[in-house]
Amino acid sequence: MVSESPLRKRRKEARPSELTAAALGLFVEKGFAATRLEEVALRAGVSKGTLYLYFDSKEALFKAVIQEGIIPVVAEGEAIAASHAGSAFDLLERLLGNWWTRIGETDFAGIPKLMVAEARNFPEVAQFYYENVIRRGRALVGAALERGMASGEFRRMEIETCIEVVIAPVLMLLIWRFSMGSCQGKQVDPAQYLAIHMDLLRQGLQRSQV
Amino acid sequence: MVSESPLRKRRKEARPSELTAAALGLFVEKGFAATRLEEVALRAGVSKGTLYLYFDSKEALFKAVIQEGIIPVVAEGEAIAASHAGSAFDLLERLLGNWWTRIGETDFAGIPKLMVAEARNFPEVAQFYYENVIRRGRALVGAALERGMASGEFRRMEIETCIEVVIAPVLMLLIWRFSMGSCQGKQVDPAQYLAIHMDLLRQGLQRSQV
Amino acid sequence: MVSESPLRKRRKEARPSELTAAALGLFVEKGFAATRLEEVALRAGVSKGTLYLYFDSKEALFKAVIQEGIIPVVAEGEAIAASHAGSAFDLLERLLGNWWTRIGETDFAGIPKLMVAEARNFPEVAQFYYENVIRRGRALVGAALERGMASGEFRRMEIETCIEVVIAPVLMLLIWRFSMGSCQGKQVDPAQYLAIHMDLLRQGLQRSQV
Amino acid sequence: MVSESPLRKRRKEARPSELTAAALGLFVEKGFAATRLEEVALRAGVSKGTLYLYFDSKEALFKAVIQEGIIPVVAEGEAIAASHAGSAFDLLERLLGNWWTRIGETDFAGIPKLMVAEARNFPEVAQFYYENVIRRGRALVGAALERGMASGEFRRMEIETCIEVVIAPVLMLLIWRFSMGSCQGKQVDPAQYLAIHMDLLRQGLQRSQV
DNA sequence: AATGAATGAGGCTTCATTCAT
DNA sequence: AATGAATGAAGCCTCATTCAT
Repeated sequence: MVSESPLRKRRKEARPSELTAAALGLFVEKGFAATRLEEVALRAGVSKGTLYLYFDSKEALFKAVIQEGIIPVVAEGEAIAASHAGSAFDLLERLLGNWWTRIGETDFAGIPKLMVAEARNFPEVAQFYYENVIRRGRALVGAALERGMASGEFRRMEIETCIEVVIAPVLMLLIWRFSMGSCQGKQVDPAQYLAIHMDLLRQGLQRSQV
Repeated sequence: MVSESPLRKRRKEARPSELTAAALGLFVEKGFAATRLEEVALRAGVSKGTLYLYFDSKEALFKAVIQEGIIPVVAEGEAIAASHAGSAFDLLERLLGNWWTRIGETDFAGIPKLMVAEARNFPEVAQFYYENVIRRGRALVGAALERGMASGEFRRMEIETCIEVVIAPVLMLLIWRFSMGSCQGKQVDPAQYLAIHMDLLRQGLQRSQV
Repeated sequence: MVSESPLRKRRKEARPSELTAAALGLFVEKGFAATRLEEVALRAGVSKGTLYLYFDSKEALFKAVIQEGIIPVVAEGEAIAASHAGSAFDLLERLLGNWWTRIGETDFAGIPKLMVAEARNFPEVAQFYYENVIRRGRALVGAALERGMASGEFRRMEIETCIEVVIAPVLMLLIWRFSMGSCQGKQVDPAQYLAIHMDLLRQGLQRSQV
Repeated sequence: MVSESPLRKRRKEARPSELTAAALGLFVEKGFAATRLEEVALRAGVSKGTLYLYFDSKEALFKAVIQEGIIPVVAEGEAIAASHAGSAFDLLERLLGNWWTRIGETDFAGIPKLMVAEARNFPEVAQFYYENVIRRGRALVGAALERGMASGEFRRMEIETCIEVVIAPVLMLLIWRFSMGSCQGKQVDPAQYLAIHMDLLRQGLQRSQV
């Protein structure tokens, strides 16, 4: 009957995302099957049983991890595209740059690697991710490319495939970081990596000057 | 003492690669932890126990899968580079093209996805793969880029990072195929994908014509 | 945070020795390798998995069985020796008698047979047992013999070997019970066996009356 | 049709005992369950399959090991007893001494330890061993004791139990050697051990001189 | 809401046994 | 007679899940 302290309330409401955060870290590191719920619980500072108060199963936890992960970023991208005034290439640069800073530097950075590793084990989750993240992300990039081609800023190319080639290096940057990244001596500098990618693209997409 | 029948002998010697082939398929599909050795045995047409006549453990099987997987292709690339006479871009195209046809269309195509998914669980294997495949692959691409920059065919850019950006789409193409690839309706056409990638690169790397 | 119910607490603390008790029985009966953990669990009234909440492995369970087994008895013997006032032979009789009643009639009676059967498979455990039980037991008997020889109650003999000859029948009595004992029709009566052993010893150790 | 070379023939006939010899060594060292037939084969210098040409199963091999082991020695003892002319104590000494030299210094020395360790797992084998070795061995010792008591050389004691006490140290000497024996620094000297045992017995059994 | 002891199905691994050569 | 590759039942151990407290 006594109203709970706000501190405790906040705690309670924050629980699920504390749990998914812990789970995300371990899923990315070890993969779904090799992650033990006991470790997740330990990392989240709760007991194993507590996980089941919030998630029905390990699989449900996985789904929650993915769902919680990433949607806002796409919406941001869509807002950027809607309000963009400058050149198509500037838009492309802003989209990839925003995606990088909003994902690449956060805890969610591991999700693409996780998704790649587990897609075949969780087709519905993969489908969900595809519909809600990838398809929309591609549409954004596709629109920028189309705008550039329409305005004569970019040369004409087959768009669908072009989208993928444009996105691939950015995705790969993330995936690498959470997989083979620890093998090489000096790490890639993301800023430089993106700069070179954009530099190649700028000239590569450009309509011939003749 | 008596020499064994050739049929049986061939069988015996072929066994290990039959087993690694079956294992590779399942590891790629489900990941290491989620693959049951019983399934591997079933797919290879042997009993569970037989696996242990050839590999000490599931982990040893994994290592064998990776080691058997891929080295010859790099050597081929090195031969191509050594004997190449034409332009730097042609070399680049031949290297990526050869890599694709020699990997992308074979059973080994899944190895990059597998390696990405499991690198953190098997750091030594990842290191081995890095030293023997990635480092040498990068060196090949790096040499082609350098040749082009030296001859004035390519503009000058920071090479190390450039290598990664050049390789990323080809890697991503493979990885995608064995992960999210099944989500989308129509599959990417690899030939077209590579063509567009090379097309963007050709113009993107080109020294400015002015 | 809440204190657990005493009933549950008592259970929890009693578990390990319930488990080692069950394990001891089966190890003695069948030997280490032939004992299945499922049987141990069954006998202890728990599930197979529960064993692993308390012991890391079958081998750890074995070690615990031995360690838990027997040490207090030696301490008792040492106390008896320290406070003994009567003749050396009386001390010897009390030591062997006490050892018998405190071991031979309890659940731990099987440990010597178990230790004999498994010593070579578990050298460290055997060493532990040797240091903590056998060496100290011998020292006790040795001290009694020495006292008797010093006082002229016993004749002089080589002590170290004498200790073994004195102890052997008592050990053998136990070992026999848990091995070939079931073959013969009428069982040996331990009391009579000890009586005869002591009777032979009394006269055998006695200094010649001349 | 061609008669086999005698060398080969001898080899073939010797096979079974080569196998049981190898098996005995390992059974004594590790116990029945922990001994792998592959090791037995390896030690005997044959292949695993060959074992099954001579023994139907691991258990059959065990039975053969025991049966082959020890019977002649008892017969020897019986011959000694039959032809013995001297004192009862001399007979006792000869029996135990003969038993020791004929067993204790041969490969069969490990059998008592093996039998003790496995008796409960192989009740029929234990029974066989009991009937053919133990019972007859006891009878021999019993007859010597009885002769001594009848002649007045020994004092009167309950014979059955006395037999066991007399035998126990000799048995224990063997068992110890193949179990805890490796724990202690300096090994017991069997000759001295037997000497002390006999010395204690001589005086212990003696009819009081008064 | 939270705990953590307990469960038991399921996977990896071993090894006695078989059988084609 | 001998081999050794192959089998598959069985045991150890893990861990997702449950539930009494």
